[in-house]
Amino acid sequence: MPELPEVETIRLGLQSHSAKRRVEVATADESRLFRHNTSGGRAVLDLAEGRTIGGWSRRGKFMWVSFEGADPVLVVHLGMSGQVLCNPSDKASARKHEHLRLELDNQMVLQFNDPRTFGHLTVSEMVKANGRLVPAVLAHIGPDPLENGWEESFSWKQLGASNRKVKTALLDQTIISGIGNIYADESLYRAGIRGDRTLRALTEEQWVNLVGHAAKVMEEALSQGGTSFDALYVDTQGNPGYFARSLNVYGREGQPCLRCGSTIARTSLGGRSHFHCPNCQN
DNA sequence: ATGGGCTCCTGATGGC
DNA sequence: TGCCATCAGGAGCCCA
Repeated sequence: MPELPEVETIRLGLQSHSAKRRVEVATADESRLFRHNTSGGRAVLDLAEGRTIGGWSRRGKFMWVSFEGADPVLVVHLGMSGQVLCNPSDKASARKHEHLRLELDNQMVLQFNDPRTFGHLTVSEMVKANGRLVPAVLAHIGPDPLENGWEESFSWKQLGASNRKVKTALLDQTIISGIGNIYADESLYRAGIRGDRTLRALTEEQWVNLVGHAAKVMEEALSQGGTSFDALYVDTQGNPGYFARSLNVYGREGQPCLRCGSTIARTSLGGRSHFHCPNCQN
């Protein structure tokens, strides 16, 4: 459920509340969130317990936390319903879907909650991919629009000859990472392009403009703390984001387009909802 | 090469 | 009030 702005909001909270703190007690359950580790949650406990947190990094929708004196990192993906809360120990009672708990030496507790367990918690070595040091399990993930120099690293030449639909390409994390269903629809609206157009039907200029809108809308969302529709997405302190009020199309089926007054439509594309203005986008 | 369908899960919501 | 269908900020399969 969280896309780049939401994950970055969480990362910032984790960095400020847990960096340079020592993990005194770590506990994990048998959740399939740990499925990518050969020894399940045990691998995470062995890595974290007794170690000091170095810092939190991010690429797209993935975060990872390093520990001082350890080579591997812990990669965190939140899937559709993952949360990481950071609260003082007296306000961190166990939750129904708490799968990992890190108790820090500053009396703060990190709680990893995920009802649907579509995310994962994976111990991974760091490798060099496309000139950047990233966890090996993320080597196939492309750079995100908020990274420096990201635009040079994907090839329009390769994309442009494709019959793929524009929205499918935006959502493909191996090309550009961090964009999910909300911000894909919002950037397509801003660019005036329907998501079911093929890449072949676009000019390079249109594609670059579209991706520029994706970067812009995600930056704006980040400045508002991300998009919350309900209690599923909250930051590390449990607060919602306020960007939902700035959405132009996502979730607005049947309501008037804020630009032209036409009725916002919702179609299905790639098995997901595609909200768009039939008049402004073509 | 591309896309549709399906899967992993729980929970919120709306119609009857 | 309950019961059932539908849908959800993700992503990786398999198969046509």
